[in-house]
Amino acid sequence: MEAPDLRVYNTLTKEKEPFRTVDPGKVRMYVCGPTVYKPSHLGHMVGPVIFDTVKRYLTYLGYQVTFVINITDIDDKLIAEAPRQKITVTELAERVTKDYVENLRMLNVTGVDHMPRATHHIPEIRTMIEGLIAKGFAYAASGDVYFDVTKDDDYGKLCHRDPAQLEAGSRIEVSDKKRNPGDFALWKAAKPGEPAWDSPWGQGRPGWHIECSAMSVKLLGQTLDIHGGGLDLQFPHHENELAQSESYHGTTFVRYWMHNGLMKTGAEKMSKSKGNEIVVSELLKRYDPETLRFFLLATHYRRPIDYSEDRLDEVRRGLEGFYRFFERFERITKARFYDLQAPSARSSFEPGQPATEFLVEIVRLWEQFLEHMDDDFNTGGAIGVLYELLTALNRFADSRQLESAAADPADIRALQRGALVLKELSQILGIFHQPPATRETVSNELVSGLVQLILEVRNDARKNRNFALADLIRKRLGELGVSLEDRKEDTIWRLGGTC
RNA sequence: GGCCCCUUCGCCAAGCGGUAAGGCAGCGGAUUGCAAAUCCGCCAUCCCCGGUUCGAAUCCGGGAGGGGCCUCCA
Repeated sequence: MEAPDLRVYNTLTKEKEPFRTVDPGKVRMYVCGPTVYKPSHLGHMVGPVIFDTVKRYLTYLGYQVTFVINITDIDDKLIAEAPRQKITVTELAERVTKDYVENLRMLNVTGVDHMPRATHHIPEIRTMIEGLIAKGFAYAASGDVYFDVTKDDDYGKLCHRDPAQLEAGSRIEVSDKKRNPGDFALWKAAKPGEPAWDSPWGQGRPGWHIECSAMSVKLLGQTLDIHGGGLDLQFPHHENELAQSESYHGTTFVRYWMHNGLMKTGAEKMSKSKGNEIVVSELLKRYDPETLRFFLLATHYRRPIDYSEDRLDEVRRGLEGFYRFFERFERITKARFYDLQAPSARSSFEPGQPATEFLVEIVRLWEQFLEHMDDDFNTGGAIGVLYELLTALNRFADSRQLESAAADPADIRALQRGALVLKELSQILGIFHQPPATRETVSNELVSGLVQLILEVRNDARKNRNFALADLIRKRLGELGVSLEDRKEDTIWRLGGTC
């Protein structure tokens, strides 16, 4: 199968291109993960959430996707950080990796198939370096091995700069071991006490970029369909990966280079070295993971995202409308929205016969959503459609009075079909798969019973037009975090206020 | 200094040559005992100046402002 309408922006060509994979029906996707020396901040979640969504959409279209995120667990940063925490480099890497994996799990990033570690692939890395030396692209220099950028005639094609530009005004560390200032390390000699592996060039460790080249070919093959990562990795990391891999294999390394925009705090990029990072595990104590995922997907992936708590609160308020609809849906159909089984592959949704105005509208929105996704994974536009879908569903429930006892069963079935579409599309974005923790219903029977009791008292008061008492009860319940909605036949209540 | 990118309603945001999605906030209405929730309606001509075009937020040139990379970074 192929997806005739999907177009993907490629950093290499700076254009949106029709999506065609190496093997029809299969997608090999590699995304650069973190160097594990500090707990993840929000910026680290952008790529995983985006590419998890990319995988979900491609899978929805019928592709079989293999998704790899690597872990760089050996690097100067780890070597510097471990002693500060009085632990080994290995312990540090494990601790931080665990934090990262847990954050991904929370954000419902479920599509990762492999998470290879650099230190588990030293032999593969060594082999590749030896090959690069043999082919004349790299050279050993007193324990180090460098890639010679002058031997790669298209070096700079990914970041769209020629090597001369890269050198001009550069602050590249001067090293008399390098033949050219732009040469980068494939292998670094170990200083005493540093973690080290044997190699033909002596004890040492891999350079920063080589592990991605070695691990991606091992797990996915010589040519990747998609290689993703943050925009800040475009140079030097991806440029160097590209140079190594193509020089070594002599084949195209990547068909589509996808770079996500960076998270900003105020005016500046969020980064570990700037110390302005928002640690994910901390943020998750105050916000539902779904709020974070929705926040990340609300902006197109290639644009920068400004972090602020006001913004998260706003996203949360937007989400509330969906949550309230899910409760309404349950009241009407006696079925939980979260239990709906929507098609996980692209369905062919038809309004059916007779085609009601409502279902025709649903089909229209369903198509619009997919058009947005086809346009370089435009999740922001797609979310806009989700809101329109929400309004359409509520409008239908209102106009057909679906909450009254006299509701037409055919109308209820139509609502269920509409909700099923919302479910189908939500799955593509990886949202609404379970109720957010903060909205979980009260499991304590005593509390529910007491609230029910007080509501009966209050409704009695209302019948007797004792509104002062009724309003007092509502006010006091509100202060306890219980908000009320008086409806025709009954009063419903929920935790979490009216936000 | 060099190379990229961005600038759309109070805030967030889609838009990729055909006459400005959506959300939040706000205002008005329906509904309600009053609220809440929901629905309906109102709410921008797209940083500035030129140009191309029958037609531009969308293309080209110049200017202003912001950001990224050139050094570890998702």
